[in-house]
Amino acid sequence: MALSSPGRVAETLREEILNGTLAPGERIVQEEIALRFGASRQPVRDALRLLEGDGLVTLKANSGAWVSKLSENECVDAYLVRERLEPLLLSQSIPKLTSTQIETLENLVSEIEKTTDIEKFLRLDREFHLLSYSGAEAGMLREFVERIWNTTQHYRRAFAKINYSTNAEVTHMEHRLILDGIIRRDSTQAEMALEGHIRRTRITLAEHKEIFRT
Amino acid sequence: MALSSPGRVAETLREEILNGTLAPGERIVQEEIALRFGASRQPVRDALRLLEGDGLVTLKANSGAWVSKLSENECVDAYLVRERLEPLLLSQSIPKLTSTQIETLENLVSEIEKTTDIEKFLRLDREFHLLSYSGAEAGMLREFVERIWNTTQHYRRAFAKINYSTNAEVTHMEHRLILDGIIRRDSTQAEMALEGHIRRTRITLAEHKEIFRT
DNA sequence: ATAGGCCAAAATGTATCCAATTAGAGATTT
DNA sequence: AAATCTCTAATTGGATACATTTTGGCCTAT
Repeated sequence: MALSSPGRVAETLREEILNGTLAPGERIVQEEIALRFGASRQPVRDALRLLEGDGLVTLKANSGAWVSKLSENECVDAYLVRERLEPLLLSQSIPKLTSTQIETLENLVSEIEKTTDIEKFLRLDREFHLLSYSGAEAGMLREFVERIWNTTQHYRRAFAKINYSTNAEVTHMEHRLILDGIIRRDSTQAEMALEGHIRRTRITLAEHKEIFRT
Repeated sequence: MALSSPGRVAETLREEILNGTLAPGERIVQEEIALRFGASRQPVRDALRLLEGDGLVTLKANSGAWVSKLSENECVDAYLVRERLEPLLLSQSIPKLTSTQIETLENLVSEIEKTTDIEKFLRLDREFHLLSYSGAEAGMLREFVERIWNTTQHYRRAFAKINYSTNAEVTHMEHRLILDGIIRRDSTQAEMALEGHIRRTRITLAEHKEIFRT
């Protein structure tokens, strides 16, 4: 089924927010968007509400829309939630992953180790983790996790720029441990490795408060 | 600040969905709602999008809006997520609860033990748990938890009707344990008691699949 | 010089009208 | 008799026009 008009608008805006074209805190004017898409403001309003539901946009009545912004506390909070939810999601996914999917996961880890480009790293890392969850049924849990990934995307980028050169090796090892657990269908190991992975990122992130100043 | 028009419509509909006036699966016609509120369909559409974000309403393009419905799996999933998130939220809340709030919590537990009316039990139980989280900062974690409470409200009601007479005592004991942890500011005990409370409910719920047949 | 209020321009919110899509009932065919 | 097709009524989606609110700049008064 083709996407509805608000759906298409939301999709494009989501893309632009995730890849950084639209920065957190930036204002979004309904009429500008409407002009860009050759539509009226109505579908744009619907699209903004959709994105609000994804946590990507913050609406204020009678005032306007802004790209969502996280404080340091909110960002740490997001990682604490990830620590609790993603291992659960992974354990639901592992029994149903196909061997083809697991092969792709292996390739992704190798690609991640090879790349030196931040944008490519972010894309591959996101693909690796989300694919590792694809065996789980669609539902609230997956929605929540995807929403967290969306709202924290910008901070992962800022963090990666600072941290990538020094700590890449540890990240690669963690990915390998998670992957090993997946390959052997050892949910417990995979869960533990993933929890540690997220936890370490949270702690390292908290040491770089400068990301949240501006 | 007064609520915007879509805000008021959404608030009323939310209330009606939570108290069961609008049943899961029931269709919501835009024009009917618009007439009821003496408004046009535009604010109603916005309200529906808001409720979609809360997970209370499911929209289908070019077709309409329905009160959200959970399958048995989705409901169990919701409880698994609760088991992971609510103890975390409670531990963040406990250090900041005021003594006035804790007194109110004590009164709520007593009220819950006294009541025999299901609707009153549901209202008090909800108030107890949500108040116990009120020390935590507003943020993603609290939003997620409130959303889960919203979407599972109808099933808690159905479950309470079946289960209330036989298992009320255990529930009361669990509440007392959680409360004791809160009073002594012992986050670990409170977390464990809460996790057990949710876990037991999930397991008992899974034994009553008839709730999901209609 | 600074704080406060007022006014104008711009953006959001609402209503009405028209177009497009869907769903359901009834008839027709196999 | 069951299934499918078609047509119509009802409902949702989108665009334009108008009302309301906000915001920021400017002026005035202290």
